[in-house]
Amino acid sequence: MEKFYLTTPIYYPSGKFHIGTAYTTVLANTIKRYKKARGYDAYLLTGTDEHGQKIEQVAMKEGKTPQEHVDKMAEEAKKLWNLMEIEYDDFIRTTQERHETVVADIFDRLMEQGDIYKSEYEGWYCMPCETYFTERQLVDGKCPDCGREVKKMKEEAYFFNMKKYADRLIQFYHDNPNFILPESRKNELFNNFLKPGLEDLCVSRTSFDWGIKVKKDPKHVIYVWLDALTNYITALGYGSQDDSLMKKYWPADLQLVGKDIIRFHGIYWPIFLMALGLPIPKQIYAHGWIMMKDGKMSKSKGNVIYPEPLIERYGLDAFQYFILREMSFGQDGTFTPESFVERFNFDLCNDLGNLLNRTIGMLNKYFDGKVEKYCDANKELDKTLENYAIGSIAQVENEFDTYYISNAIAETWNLVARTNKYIDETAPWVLYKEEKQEELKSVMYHLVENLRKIAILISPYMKHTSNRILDQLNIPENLRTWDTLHTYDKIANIQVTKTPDVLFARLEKEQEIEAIKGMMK
RNA sequence: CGCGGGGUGGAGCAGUUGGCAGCUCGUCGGGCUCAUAACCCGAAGGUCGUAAGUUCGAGUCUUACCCCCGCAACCA
Repeated sequence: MEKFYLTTPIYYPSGKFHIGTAYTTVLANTIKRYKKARGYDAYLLTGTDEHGQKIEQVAMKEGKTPQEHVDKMAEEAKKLWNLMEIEYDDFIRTTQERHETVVADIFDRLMEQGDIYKSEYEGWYCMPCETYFTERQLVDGKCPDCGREVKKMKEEAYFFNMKKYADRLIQFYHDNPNFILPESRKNELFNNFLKPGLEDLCVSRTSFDWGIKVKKDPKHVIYVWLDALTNYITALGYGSQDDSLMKKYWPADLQLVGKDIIRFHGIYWPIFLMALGLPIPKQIYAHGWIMMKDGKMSKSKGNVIYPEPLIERYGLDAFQYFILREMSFGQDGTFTPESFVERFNFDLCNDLGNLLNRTIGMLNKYFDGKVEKYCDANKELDKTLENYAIGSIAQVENEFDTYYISNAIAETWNLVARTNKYIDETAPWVLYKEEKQEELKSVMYHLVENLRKIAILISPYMKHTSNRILDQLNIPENLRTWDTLHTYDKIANIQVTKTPDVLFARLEKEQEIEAIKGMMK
């Protein structure tokens, strides 16, 4: 079986995870389920990045030790992924021993290889915040956090010699034009960082304590990216006694990241891997952000939306449908209460839910809920519909394969709309009155068959709805798999439910918009 | 001359190798009655930010300019 190793970033648990974090994870989970459905041995890694000064500070504010804080946050993350039914295969925490010991070894080795050298880090330091800032980060020459004076300070630090690998990385970009998706992000990195010449990266600090100690110089703590990025291989047992997973799954087939951290994944990460003599991931995909009407989500604007209340009120499937549908490939998308409610009503209730409902209603009325076997008595109309479905499925697969998830969803809804249209074209109620049994049977068969296909097509991101459709139609287990999408005539002797269950109940628009607004903080 | 993204009918967006400008919502008109007042059809509505260029042909390529957003190296 072909493997597919997929990763999310490890999230920084300084605060509660918002809808953006959820989006990355939903996207990853959807791709994993799709790959699994297509017969891959798909392995999904997620986790938390638990070191650093900010964690130290947040913990202190809460009157906790950093360890207590991250323990709690890791639990909350798992709770959320549980609620969202994320099928991750491993959850790595950078405070786990399996990670820390290996990272310390890696640092050691890179130092011996001469890739890491000792020098001085210089920056603008805010004493009360105990934090360095770059010139750019300063606001009117003052600390961006507290607004107080900053001082230019130096401290001893270790640096990674990026320059040494810059040419190899440029060559790698050249040889692997699809390494970074979308292409615009690659150009951005290339023009901004590679072309002007890479600067060396600071990989240790002495100004705080919460991190992995440098073995040979323990007053230094290994600083962020060398610690964080390596999670993708330490989770597979790289550098440990048992590296069978590493052998099996590395290099990663797809690494999902937000556009904000593409630089670290597109430049430093491949260089670290080169230094370690390891293969570079096949693809890194930088997705956009979920924006709010008034721009970026931020607590100060009070426009932050969290996944839990949305899921609780509208269900997991609707939540996932919305965020995946609204985010175009690599682009930002917008969340508004209005668009959420509208998509819910139009797409889920009217188009999909109602299609199932009317189909079951007619089947019960005309044939006591029975579908016997395939037939195509309405020659032209049936064949046209069948061909449309076949084309649609191919298109959805193509969009999934290239990670254009929202296009895959849009195409699936085209099939929904086409199936609704087929009902009008064939007018089953007329066939019934005129007692055209064969034609009527054929219509019913095609409706059930298309619904079956639709249910399978949505299964990567709407598992519950998928099952509810298949259950109400009583589709046997062996006709619920992705490969059966390519058949049209296999349904035989099924009995659909007598008591159809509404998939999505229409929302009262104004009321729900208010409800969602109330969820924003 | 920093870099990237965006600027497409009233609103929100597609448009992945240049070939009659699409989708959803809204508006107007019609059809249907199986269905969650849902579904289907038709119409109005765009000089695809501006200007020029390449081409038989450009939303799609080139150049200049304008507006919005983000990034700008160690904050994840």
